[in-house]
Amino acid sequence: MARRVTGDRANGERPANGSLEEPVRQRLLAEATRLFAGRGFESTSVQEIVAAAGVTKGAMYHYFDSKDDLLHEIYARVLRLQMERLNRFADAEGPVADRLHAAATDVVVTTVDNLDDSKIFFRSMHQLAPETYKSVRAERRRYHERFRDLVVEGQRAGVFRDDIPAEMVVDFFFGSVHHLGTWYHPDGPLTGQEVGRHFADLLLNSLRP
Amino acid sequence: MARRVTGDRANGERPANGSLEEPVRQRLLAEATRLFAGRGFESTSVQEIVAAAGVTKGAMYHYFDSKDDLLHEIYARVLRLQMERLNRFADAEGPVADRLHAAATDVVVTTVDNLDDSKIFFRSMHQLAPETYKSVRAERRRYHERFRDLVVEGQRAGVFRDDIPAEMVVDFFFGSVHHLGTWYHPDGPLTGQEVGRHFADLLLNSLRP
Amino acid sequence: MARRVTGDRANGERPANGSLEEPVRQRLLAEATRLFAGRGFESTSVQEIVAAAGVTKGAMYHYFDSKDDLLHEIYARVLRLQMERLNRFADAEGPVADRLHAAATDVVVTTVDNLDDSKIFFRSMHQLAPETYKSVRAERRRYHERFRDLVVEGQRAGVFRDDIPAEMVVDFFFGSVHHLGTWYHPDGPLTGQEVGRHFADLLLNSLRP
Amino acid sequence: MARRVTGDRANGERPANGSLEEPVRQRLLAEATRLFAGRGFESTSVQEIVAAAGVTKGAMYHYFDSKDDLLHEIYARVLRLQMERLNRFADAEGPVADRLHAAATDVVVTTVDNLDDSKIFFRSMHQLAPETYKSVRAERRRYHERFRDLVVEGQRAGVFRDDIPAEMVVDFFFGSVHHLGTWYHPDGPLTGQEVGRHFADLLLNSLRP
DNA sequence: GATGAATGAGCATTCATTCAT
DNA sequence: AATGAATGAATGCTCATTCAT
Repeated sequence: MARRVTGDRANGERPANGSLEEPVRQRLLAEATRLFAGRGFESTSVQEIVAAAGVTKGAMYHYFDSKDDLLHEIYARVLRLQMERLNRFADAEGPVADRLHAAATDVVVTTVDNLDDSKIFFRSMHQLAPETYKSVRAERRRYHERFRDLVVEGQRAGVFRDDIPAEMVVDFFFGSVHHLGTWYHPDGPLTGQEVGRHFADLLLNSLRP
Repeated sequence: MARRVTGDRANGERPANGSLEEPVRQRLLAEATRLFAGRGFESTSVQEIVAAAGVTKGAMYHYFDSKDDLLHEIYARVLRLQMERLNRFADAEGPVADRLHAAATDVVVTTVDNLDDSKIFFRSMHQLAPETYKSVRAERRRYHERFRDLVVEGQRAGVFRDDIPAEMVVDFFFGSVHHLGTWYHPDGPLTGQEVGRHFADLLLNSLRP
Repeated sequence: MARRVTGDRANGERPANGSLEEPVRQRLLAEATRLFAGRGFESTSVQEIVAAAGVTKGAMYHYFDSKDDLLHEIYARVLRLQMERLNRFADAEGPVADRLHAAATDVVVTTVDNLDDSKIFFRSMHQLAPETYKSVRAERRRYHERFRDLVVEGQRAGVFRDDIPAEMVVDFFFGSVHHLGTWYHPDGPLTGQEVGRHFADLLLNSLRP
Repeated sequence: MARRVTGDRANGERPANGSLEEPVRQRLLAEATRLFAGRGFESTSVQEIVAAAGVTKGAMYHYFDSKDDLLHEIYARVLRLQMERLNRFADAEGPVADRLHAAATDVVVTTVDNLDDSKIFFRSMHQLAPETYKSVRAERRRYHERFRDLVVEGQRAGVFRDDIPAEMVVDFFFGSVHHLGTWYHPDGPLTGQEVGRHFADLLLNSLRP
C-alpha cells in the first residue's frame, strides 16, 4: 500500500491550500482524469499520465499503488462528493417533491461540472480489481438508495404514482444522468442548470399520479 | 476491407447447428460480443476471441481487417436491427402516443434481449478508429432523429408538452435505455416486457402536458 | 517445382507475341520487379505482388515455387541478358581498347534501361536461398571474368597499365555501374548513352599506362 | 526520442571492457551492426539483436525508439566518422592531387576497416522511415559535395580533365568504394591500404587531362 | 521523495505457404 | 489453371511494474 501524504493528518485537519500542499498527487489525479475521460482507462498508459503531470513513473508509484489505484481514487472522490450533496438536498426542509426536484437538478449540474469524472465512471468501472469494483458498486448502491428513499417517501405521501417500482424510477433517471457525458457539451446552447431543470421536470412529471 | 463469406449453401440446407458447424465468421462475432461485453474491448485479446471461437488468428484476419473491424461489425448489426424495428413501429397506424409507447417498449425489450451488445456499445464505442467512430455516431444520430420526430409529432399535435426540447427528451430516454446493461439481469424479477412497459409509461407520463 | 508454361516448348520455338502468350507469368515478374526495386524484397509481400498483377495467390504459386523463386527468375533474366550482350561486344572485331570501351558503354546503357533490375540485384541478393545464391554468384563471376579477360588482353598488348590487378579494375568499374541505381534518374539531365560514354572514358583513361 | 546514456563516469575511469561491462547501448549497436550486415535489416529480428547483446527487448526499447532508430544511429555514427576524416584530408596542405589521393585512399581504408557498416549502408538504407531516410541522404550528399569540391578545385587548376562532370566522377568513384563490401575480404591477399592505393591511383589516373 | 534502467509477459498484426476444390 | 479459406509461426512493439540508488 502506498503511503498517503494525508496519512499523518488522521485528525481530519485540512491543509490550508489543498492544491499546493500535495501538488504532485493532485496533478496526477487531474491528468489521469482528463486522459481516462478522453481515451479510456485501458488506452491510457502510465507513461502518458506521468508525462502530462510532469513527473516520473517512480513518483506516481510513490503516491499510488497501481494504475488501478489511481482510478479507484478518482472514483472515491466522485462518490464522496455526490453523496455529500445528495444528503444536503434530501435532508433539507420542505415538500418531498421540491426536495427531489432540487436533488435531481443538482446531480445534473454536478455531473455536468465534472463531466470527465462521469465519462470515466461507466466506461471504466469494470476495469477495477474485483474487490475495488465491489466496494465502488456498494457505495454507488447506497447513493441510489438514498435517492430512492425520496421517491418512496413521495409515493407514500401520495404525491407520486406508485405503480412503478421506486427502484426502477431511480435507474431510469440515473441512466439519463450518466449519459450526459455522451452528448452534453459545455459550450453547447444549454447550461448545466437548464439541463438540470428540464431533467428534474421530466422526472417529476413522470411521477405524477 | 475483409472479404465476406458468400454462403455457398444456395440450396438452402442448414448446418446441423452444433456450434462447430456454424460458419467461422458468425462464431467469431458471437464470441467477440460475449467477451467484449464481459471484459471490455481493450481487455479482450484477439487470442482470447479466436480461442473461444475455436479458430486461429489467421482465420480471424481472413474475415476481419482488425480487432477494430470486429467491433465495428457488431455495432453495424445492432444499428441495423434497431433502425429496422423503430421504423416498423413509427410507421404503423394509430395515434402518435400509442406509436411512441410501442416503440419505446420495443427498444427496451430488444435491448434486454441483446444485453451484451448494449453493454459493448457505450463502454467501447470510443475505442473505434476515428473514422469508424464517426460513422457509428452518424448512424446512431439518425436513429435518435427518427425517434425525436415522433416526439415532435406529438408536441405539434398538442398531446405532449412542448416546453422541453424534443432532442433532450430523446437523450433523456435513451440514457435510461442504454444503462439497462448496468443493472438489468435476465434472471431478475422483471421480464424485458415489464421493464419496457414501465419505461414507456414513464416516458409518456413525463410528456403529459 | 512449379510447372513452367514454356515447359512444353522445349524445341525452342517462341510464341508469336511473348507478352500475350504468358500474360500472367510475365505480369507477375514485371510487378515483382517494380515492387522489389521500390520497397526491397523483404518489405514486399506476396499479397502486394499478386494484387498489382491482378491475380490471386494461387496463380502465383502455380507459376513460381516461392517468393524466392520469383526473385531468382528476375536474376536469371538479368544475368542472361547481360552475358549475351557482353559476349557480343567482347567477341567483335577491332582493337581491345575499342571493344572494352564499347562493352563498358553498353553495360551502363543496359543497366540504366533496366534500373529496377539493377536496384534489386545488390540489395536483395543475400535474401536468396543459399543454393540459389551460390548459382547467381557463380554466374556473376563468369560475367566478371569475361570482362576481366578484356582488361588482361589489353595489359598483355601493352595498351593498358598493368600495375593494378585486372580483377580489381573490374571490381572498381562494376562498383560504379551497380551504383547507378542510387543516383541515376531517367528524367535527369543525362541520357544513359552519355553516362555510358563518360564511364567508359573514365575507365579507359584510368587504364592508360 | 529515446534517452541517451549520460555516462555517469565523469571521473574518467573506464570499465574493464570485458564485453559484459560494455554499456548496454554500445553492445546493442555493435550486435545490430554485425547482424544487419550479415542478414540484412529486414531479415534480422529485434529478438535476434537483443539475444546477441544479452539484454531484453525492453532494454532495447529503453535506449532506442524502434528498430529503425537503431539503424539510424548506426548510420549517424558512420556519417560522422567519414565526414571528420574527409575534412581532415581535404583541408590539409599540399597540391590538390595529393590531397585527393590521400582522401581517396583513406575512405577506402576506413570503409574496409568498417566493412559491416558499409554493407548495411546500401543494402538497408531504403528501409528507413521516409523522414530519416531523407536526413541520411542529405548528410551523405554533403559528404559527396565536399569530395566533389576537391575534384572541381583540380579541374580549375588544370591538373584534372574537365570534360567529365565532377559530380559524375564522384558518383563513379564512390560506387566503387561502396561496393567493396561485396567482394573485399579482410583475410584476402590485399590489405585495405593496398586496395586504397590502387583505387586512388585509378581515380587520379582517370582524371589525367 | 524520487529516479530511470530494466523486466518479461503480452499485444495486434503480417506473412509465406498449403490444400481441398 | 486457379481459387480462397486457413494455418501457425514470427514480428515489432507496449506496458505496468520493480528496484537499486
